[in-house]
Amino acid sequence: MENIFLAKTIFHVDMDAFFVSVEELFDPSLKGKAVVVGGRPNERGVVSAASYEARRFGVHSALPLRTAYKLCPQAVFVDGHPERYRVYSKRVFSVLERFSPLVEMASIDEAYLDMTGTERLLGPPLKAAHRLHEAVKAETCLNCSIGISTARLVAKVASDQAKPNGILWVLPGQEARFLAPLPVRKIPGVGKVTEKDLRGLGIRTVGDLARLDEAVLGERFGKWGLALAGKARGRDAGGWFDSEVGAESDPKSVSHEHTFGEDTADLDVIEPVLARLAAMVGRRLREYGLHARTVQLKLRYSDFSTITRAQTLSDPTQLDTELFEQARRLFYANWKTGARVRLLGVHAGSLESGAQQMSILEEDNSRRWKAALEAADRLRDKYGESAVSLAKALKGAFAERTHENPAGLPGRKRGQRDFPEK
DNA sequence: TCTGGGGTCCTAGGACCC
DNA sequence: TCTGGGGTCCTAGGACCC
Repeated sequence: MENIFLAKTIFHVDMDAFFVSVEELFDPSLKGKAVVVGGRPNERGVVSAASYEARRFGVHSALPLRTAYKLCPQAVFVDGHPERYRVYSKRVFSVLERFSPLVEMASIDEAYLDMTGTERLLGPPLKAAHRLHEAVKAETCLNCSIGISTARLVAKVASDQAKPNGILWVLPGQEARFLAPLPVRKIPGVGKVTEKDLRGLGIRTVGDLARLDEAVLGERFGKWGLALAGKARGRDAGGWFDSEVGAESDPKSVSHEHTFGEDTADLDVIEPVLARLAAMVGRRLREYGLHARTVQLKLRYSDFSTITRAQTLSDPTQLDTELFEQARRLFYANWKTGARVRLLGVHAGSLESGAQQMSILEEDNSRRWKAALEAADRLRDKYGESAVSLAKALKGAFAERTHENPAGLPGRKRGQRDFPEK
């Protein structure tokens, strides 16, 4: 499609075993051992990251911790430290942004750089990549791998092939040839299910995929099939991979969820968790300056069956109290009464940035709440999460609601569990 | 094996409107 | 009274990624 002289140079930088490597910086005795980050071996939960030593025993991310323990009982199991990873992610970013003005952190441990036009300053791609690699190592003590190509997707696959601690440049024009022998699973976006579907069609490698008629793929797999056809030929066809490196965009949703240590049907356990989740979502919305038009509840039972139930609001909100009210209503409207719950989630979607119109009375009320909650956020920043009791804040909210009763939500007496029907 | 938490994107059906 | 068609919004679920 594009002229080779106009082709871009994209780097994909991927940190090697990022969480494990950061933990090793804090505890050097972990070095060289089988390390599993994610929690204790008897906890509910999955592996966040595994050291290369642990991977040799078949341990990998997303594996249940209990299974990881069975596969590799001698491994050291450590809790994850998200704050540490964020700090190191920022350090990596501050190195990267010296190499290009167009840097995009695609996740906490990987980034794309548009290196087009940096040759005069930094030299040809491989040389620039080596410098970048050394700079990251020198300033963070962490290893990374770098993939270089004309397209984001190919750069990403290349960095994966370069691991660990390597650099791989796919020469312009060689994209399809580089991808062809790889299993389809290597294409980002092709998971277990798509892999199986493709296998049913006799397709195992990216080359098999590329030989297939684009129209056939489009018919069989819809929009995604067309993108897939492009990907197999080394093009950033459709979707996210098409966007410019460094293009910022607002978050599309904000959510928090919690899996109980033990399944529960106890409302004195369930309600506070729902309140906490709603408050966490509200807080993030206020940080982003966004309002949610839809509130969604997620409910998972002991047998792992999971439902989601959503409600669209007439007035988008960023207030803990309203988020909680909606989530609570959805819970009582859909919970199989008495059934034990494994997980609860609160999700805010259809996010809007502008201020919404309200009646003067509502506006006044809502402004007071907003100010109060922002003050609470600041307190939490200063003194930690426990400084402001959420339960108290919410109790206050209900007292006020009951008093003014704008939403018609009845005050709940102790022990009264019935929820009003719509 | 007994399955986290935070996201993005896509599909499909139904309601509703013109 | 045998049954159009397009567009948009809403909801539920699922694949996938790190």
